[in-house]
Amino acid sequence: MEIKTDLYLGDCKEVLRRIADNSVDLIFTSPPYADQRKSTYGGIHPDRYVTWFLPIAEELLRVLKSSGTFVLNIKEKVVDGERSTYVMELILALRRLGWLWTEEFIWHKKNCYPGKWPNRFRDAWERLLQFNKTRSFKMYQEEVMVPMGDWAKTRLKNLSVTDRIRDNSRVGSGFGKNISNWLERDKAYPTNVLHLATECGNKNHSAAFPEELPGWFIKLFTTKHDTVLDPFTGSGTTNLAAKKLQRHSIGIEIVPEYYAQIKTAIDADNAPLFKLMPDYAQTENQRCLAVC
Amino acid sequence: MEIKTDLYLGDCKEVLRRIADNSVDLIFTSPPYADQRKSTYGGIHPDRYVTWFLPIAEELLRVLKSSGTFVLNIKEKVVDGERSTYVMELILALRRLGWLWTEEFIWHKKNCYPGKWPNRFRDAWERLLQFNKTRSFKMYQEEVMVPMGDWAKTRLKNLSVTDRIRDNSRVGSGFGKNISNWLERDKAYPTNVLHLATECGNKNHSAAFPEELPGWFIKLFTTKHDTVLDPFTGSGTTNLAAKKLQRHSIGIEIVPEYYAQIKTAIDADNAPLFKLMPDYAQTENQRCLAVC
DNA sequence: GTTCCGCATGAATCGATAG
DNA sequence: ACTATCGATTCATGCGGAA
Repeated sequence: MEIKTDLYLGDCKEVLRRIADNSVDLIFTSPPYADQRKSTYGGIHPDRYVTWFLPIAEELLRVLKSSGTFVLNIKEKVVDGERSTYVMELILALRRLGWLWTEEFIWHKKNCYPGKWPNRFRDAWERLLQFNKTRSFKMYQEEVMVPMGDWAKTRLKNLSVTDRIRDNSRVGSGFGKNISNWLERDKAYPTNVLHLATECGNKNHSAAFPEELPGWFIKLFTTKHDTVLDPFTGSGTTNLAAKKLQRHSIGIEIVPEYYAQIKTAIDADNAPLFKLMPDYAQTENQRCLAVC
Repeated sequence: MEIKTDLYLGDCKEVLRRIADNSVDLIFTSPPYADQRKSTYGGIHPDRYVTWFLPIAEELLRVLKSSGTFVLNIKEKVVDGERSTYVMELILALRRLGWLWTEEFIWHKKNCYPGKWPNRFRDAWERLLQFNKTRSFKMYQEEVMVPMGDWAKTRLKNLSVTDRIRDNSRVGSGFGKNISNWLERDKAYPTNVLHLATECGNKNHSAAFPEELPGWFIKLFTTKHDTVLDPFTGSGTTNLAAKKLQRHSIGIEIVPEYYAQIKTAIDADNAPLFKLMPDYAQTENQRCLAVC
């Protein structure tokens, strides 16, 4: 079956009207964050952010299936030494609109932006707000399970260096066999904290988030041939992830240049079977090897 | 100089009145979370949580120095399939009261509460909301610096194997010293995500948080002989951490049994010089050894 | 084919400077 | 006084080229 990736150029508030009621299984999006600089592209002033977003949220509520899920990636900026409160207000407003605020996942960024300030540390996390239309939404937890194996690998990695040397010196002591035992272990369910890196050195045009992020939620909340929607698709990361996971997807982008780039990227990605996305296990392994 | 640990039995709203204006350098507390079951101790109904907390917050605003910091450890519960919104509403209400919402730290719990639900993963994080009276609060960032991320990957690898084996043979002497040298040389400032275990090996009966948690903020926002306040001190973890770090502290607890236990614990802890708290670097190592 | 090293690159934030 | 722009600060990651 052919995977459809429908890309629209335009303001999502308008374009969304063309999408049928109850036709989308997952909405994953990262809207432009509030910004007090008006000149920036998409820079919505914090004071008007909720007002700006609500009509869009209303359309999203309409097009999502009752069993579907809406995941909103957002983080408030610092304004005049304080965190803005527009995300708090947005959550409250969305609930008044009828959305259920089911959960808040944390994206713990492994490589956050550097910098030093006298009153603040580097910001290393973003919100992933999960909203639903009903309490009986679909969730395929097994699809994002983490093998216990990387747990064991990490533990191995964190044996003190002296321990490892000691064990290495016992040639054929059975140490290796122990490792493989660990690796064969059962899988575990993840938590509501995702530990991923931001995409940094990619030659591709910069994306706001790595493909693993929408990929994780696509695997968790949809099955093959379901439909994923990103109303602020930007560099098209959500659509690319959906395509690689064999989900239909819809992407809406207001900037013509971005829209053209997405089209190119999607067309170029015509060998999904050979470019399978790395699964969460591999990613976790990389984390533990690097961090611990 | 003698470290004072003042413990009060009573309702903090009342007891706080006895504390002088502008006399506290850091407030760290984890109030009873909202709970729709009235029967539970301290169970405040979510709908009345803000109303209940505001008078206390007003007293806290009064007793805190203008250069001081208020850190609130809190996490909203799930009620009827949704995250409660009382924390969002509390943030907005505290700002109306005059508090500045400076930052939100994340406590990423490595070993979170086990369990499995069809519609939800395990909750592995809590909020640490930082509030201030002014924008010029004191912050001692160097006190909580962490070893740089690549210390294990790069620096250990650069040592020749013979070096490592030689050092290994000198049990506990040379090798350990080398390691601590590296740790002290290349440190980086941490981020706003704290990666701590919930209660790693602490023989203490259940506390809401590990001693490292208040310890981290005490080191970050106070110096020796400053005063730390916990109006809901519970098992006294904040006061114990303060004492070990040689800060004066005030603890208020409404339940007589808890109050008695804290008194005992504080009195038993009379050898602070021999029970120094591990610094963050060691903690990180312990975390990896214990958890991963 | 590996491993290793160098380097550009970030949904950042502050404070100073300029309009 | 208030807003817009700019330079300085900082560090994990992954890419590309080299050994």
